Amino acid sequence: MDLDRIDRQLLQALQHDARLTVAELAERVALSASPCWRRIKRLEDAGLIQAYQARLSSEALGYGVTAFVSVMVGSHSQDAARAFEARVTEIPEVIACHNVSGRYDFLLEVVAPDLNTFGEFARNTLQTLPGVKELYSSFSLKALKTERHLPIP
Amino acid sequence: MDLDRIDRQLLQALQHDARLTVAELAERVALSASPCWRRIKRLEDAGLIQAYQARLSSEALGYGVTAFVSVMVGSHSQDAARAFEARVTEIPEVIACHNVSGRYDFLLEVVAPDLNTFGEFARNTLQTLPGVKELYSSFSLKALKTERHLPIP
DNA sequence: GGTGAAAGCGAGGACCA
DNA sequence: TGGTCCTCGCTTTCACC
Repeated sequence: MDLDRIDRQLLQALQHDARLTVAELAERVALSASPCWRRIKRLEDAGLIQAYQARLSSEALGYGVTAFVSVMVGSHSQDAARAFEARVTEIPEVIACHNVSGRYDFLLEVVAPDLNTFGEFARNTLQTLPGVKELYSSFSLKALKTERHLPIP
Repeated sequence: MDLDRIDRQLLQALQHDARLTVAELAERVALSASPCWRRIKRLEDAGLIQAYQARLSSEALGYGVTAFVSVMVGSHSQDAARAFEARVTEIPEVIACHNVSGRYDFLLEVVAPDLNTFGEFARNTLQTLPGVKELYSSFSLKALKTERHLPIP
């Protein structure tokens, strides 16, 4: 899908604040409300805007620990990976999961109230997932940038 | 801040869809609009809801590559890390950055249009950041879970 | 903490250039 | 594409329980 300057401005604005009203957005991009609204709809329908979500504070929710867990699955058979994927994505504490290249097979982002709880979680839940051969956990000491705003081309 | 069952329901709902109207939320939690609105305001003011943001599709925006880059900074002096942090957070392609424990010092999430562009970016931008001693890049082969919804306690 | 009402405004559509 | 109007329903803030 082709994006002109106005589309990019809209995406940029909505990425920072999904609560902006069409009227506010329209003013910002120097358009009237209707065409502005239509553009946003178009961006949504095209899948460029995937969702509007509230970003919550993990600290305020009591998650003192954010960990990045690298996982190596035993055999590199399709089945082992498939089973692991199905199970790991269902775990609420695993807030993000990627199949990655390199020494490990998966990279997980995990939240936990404290190190103790995380330790138990790693031992009782992660370690017991199908095919898991090795875990390497790295803890976030300081979150420097977490808004995850994509650069608009 | 203490959260009761209704607060948690509201957070859960808004985390999935920030566009839900107060009226819809009120119905869902079996409350009338007014107190529901006050609760949401309270959650916002308490910092539990940090922002409302549109989640954009990196693929649709032309970012075919998502990489996780582990960075080791040379001396573990305060200054080197400080300088690195200041610079790295300003780079748009770096959509997330954590100071982490373990063998490496920082973990970055980076987007790029393709591997070629990423390679140049790593060489020309990341490698030249202050104090950088070693980079290890791991590429996302498949994003299995990216909504990053926090579990509500 | 909860309800209900009232004012004002935005969403979303019909229609025109 | 962009603009103008129109209407319905929602948000937001009251006063009050």
